[in-house]
This record gives sequence, C-alpha cells and structure tokens, in this order.
Amino acid sequence: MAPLEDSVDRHLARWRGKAPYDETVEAVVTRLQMLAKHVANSKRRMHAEVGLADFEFQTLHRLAVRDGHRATPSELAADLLLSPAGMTGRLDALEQAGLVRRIRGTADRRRVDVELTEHGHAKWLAAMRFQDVAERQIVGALDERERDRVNALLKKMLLRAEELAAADSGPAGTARPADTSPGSTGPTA
Amino acid sequence: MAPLEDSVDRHLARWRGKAPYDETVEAVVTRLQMLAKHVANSKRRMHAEVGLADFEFQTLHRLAVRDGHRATPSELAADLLLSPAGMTGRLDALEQAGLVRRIRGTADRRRVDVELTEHGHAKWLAAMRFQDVAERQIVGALDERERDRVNALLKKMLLRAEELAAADSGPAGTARPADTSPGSTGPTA
DNA sequence: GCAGGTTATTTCGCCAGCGAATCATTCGTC
DNA sequence: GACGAATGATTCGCTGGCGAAATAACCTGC
Repeated sequence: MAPLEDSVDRHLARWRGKAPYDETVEAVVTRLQMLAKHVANSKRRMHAEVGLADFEFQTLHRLAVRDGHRATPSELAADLLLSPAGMTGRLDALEQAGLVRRIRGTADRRRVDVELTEHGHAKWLAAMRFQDVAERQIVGALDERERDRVNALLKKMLLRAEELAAADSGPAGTARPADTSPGSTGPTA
Repeated sequence: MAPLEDSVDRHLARWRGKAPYDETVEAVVTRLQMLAKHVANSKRRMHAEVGLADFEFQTLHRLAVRDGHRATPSELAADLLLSPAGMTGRLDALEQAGLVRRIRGTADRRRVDVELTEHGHAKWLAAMRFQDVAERQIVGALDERERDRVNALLKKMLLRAEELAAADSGPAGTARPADTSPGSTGPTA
C-alpha cells in the first residue's frame, strides 16, 4: 500500500540530516500546529454561516457553558489563553453586536460580569451545529477507540504545558539550551 | 483515581448536559487548540532569545530545509498554511532584516526565489537549539512509545484535514449540519 | 503579434491580539 | 481614616495576517 504521507512526513524527509534534532518531537509539534490551523480554518468557515467570527463563537461558547451564562473577563481570558487587552476587545465587539451584556459588579466595583443575552445564546446554539460538523469532519478520521487514546495523550501534554505556564509566572527563566555559545557575534546587522 | 484534571476536563464538566454534542470530539479539538497555543507561546519566548519573531523562525525553518535553501513564496505559503498576502509580508520583514534574499526568476519572471542568507542560516541554527528546548518541554510529557502513537493518530487526522482542504478548493460547500438532530453517536467509520 | 485567460506576486484596507501604561477600586496596615 | 500596594478592567500604539483587487508576466489560439 502507498506510504500515505502527510505534509509533515514530506517536511521531515527534507529536514533529515540537515540538523541534529529529534525528528519525532518535531513531528508531533508540527502536526499539532498544522492541525490546529486546519481546525481553525474549518471552524471559521462554519461559523461564518451563522454570521459569527471565530473569536466571537469561542467567547460565547465559554460563556454559555458557565452557570448563569456569566463570567468575568479575567475568567474568560484565562479560559481562552488570551491577554486582558484582547479580552476587552472581544467583549467590546460582542457587546456591540448585542450578543453579550456587561454588568458592573455591585459588591466589588472593579469587577465586571459578562452575561450572554438571549440573542447571544440563540446564535451560539445555531453555531454549535456547524461547529459540530467542522469538528467531526476532522476528528472523524479516528474511531472511538482512537479518539480516547489521542485524548489521553494530548491531555498528558496539556497538563505539562499548563503546569509550565503556571510555573513561569513565578521564577525567571529556568530552561535554556544546553550550552555552547551560539555565536553571540554581536549585532550581526 | 487521582483527578489530575486539565483545563479541558474542567471545561467539559461545565459543558456536560448543556448541549447535545459529542464530548469526546470536543475534547480532542479543544486540547489540540490549547496545546497549539501553549506550544506557540513557548516557542515565541525561546525564539526571542536569539531575536527572532515566531513567524520569522518558521519561515527560515521551512527554507533551511529545502535544497539550496531556497523556495518560492507560493511554496512557502503552502507549507505554512499562509495566505499569499501574509507571505509577502513575512518576506518583506525577513528581507529587511537581511535574513533572506529575493531573486527574480530568469526563465519565468513572474516567479521569485527566496534564498536564505548566511546570516539567516546562522540565526536559524541558533534558534533551533532554543526551539528544541521548547518542544521537548511539552512533548517530554510522553515517552518514546507514546510519541509514536500520538504521531500516528495526529497524522491520521492531518491527512483527513489536508484532503478536505484540497477538496474544498474545488466544488462548493458540501458539508452542512445534517439536521436538527445531532445524535448520531453511532460508530461512524 | 495581439486579445484573453491563467499564474505568481504584490498592494491595499482592515482587524484581532499583544504588551505596556492607565484608571478605578479595594485591601492592608498603621 | 489615610497612604501605598494589589487587583480588575480598559486604553493606546503597533503588528502580523487576511481577503480582494491590482500588477506583472506568461501562454495560448488564431
């Protein structure tokens, strides 16, 4: 049977021998990134069908899932791995579109609660059906068993990643390449 | 067993029951996206150590791997899942920084060959060591066996995704949400 | 040898997101 | 009860990337 190469196989074939690094690791990471991009593109097209930008849907989704359909900007930003500034931007857009409502906190007036509007919830539901299609198209390449396996493996990595992310908010740089001076040949400009 | 939940577990726990869609599929996709983001962040910090933006490194990387360290913008754009416009932008930046050189094709003068400069190649090599660290940090959560397994599974999905991407350049929309009933939880294959 | 279509790259206008600084409010401590 | 540090959100300037249109060169067929 034909080898059935994906673009990463081709990439690695070219790469082989040109630099002394672990091919398998590169393969995992590259596939991760490519897949994420494909998924994003796929979803984008689907969400467009109900007139939602990708970032809008994502935000609605995280909101819809929470009790009372509300959360604070910080919580959402954390969920979505987004900067505070980015979050404000998204909320501005969503509020403008009437999909979301901002409610200044009463007890602590620094806080803001973001709440899904009826319209927002409806749009989210509508978009869900399309999102489902997009996701199934790609994940559909795996059977139930394989999905479970890939989930377990991805989770393992994600746990590590989240651990690292949490840690690096603390102490300063721990990880550096082994050694050898990378030719700090100064400003090579 | 030990809970050891990642953020996606928590997300799904909230989600459960709020909408009638396949949890496993959502899990796979969400983890993919989160991981990709973590990886990107991680790499960004590493590449910054040698003064490269993420997009610069990626481009150099794809170039360095090719014979003669050259390729056309279109090829690179395809490799990187980038729009033509985006590619031009990247190349402008890289050329300006002296990491890359544009060479107008002689036979076909529409074409442009992009070539790594010495400086570009050096920077790439330097950055590789850091990239390696970033990748290992996360993929390091898996042992050799698991890496192979995850690679195989990701490849399966990526093949599907690339197939779909190639297809959709052709005929107009084929995929739409089946109906209002998303319940086909049966074995798909 | 030129009209019309195709292919490769670039230009243009736009926008989501980031980092850093800012504003508003609360908390801690004396 | 007032001062400074901490916290949550927002504003500001900038930039990478996209989509669509423009540009430039090639390739027919006649």
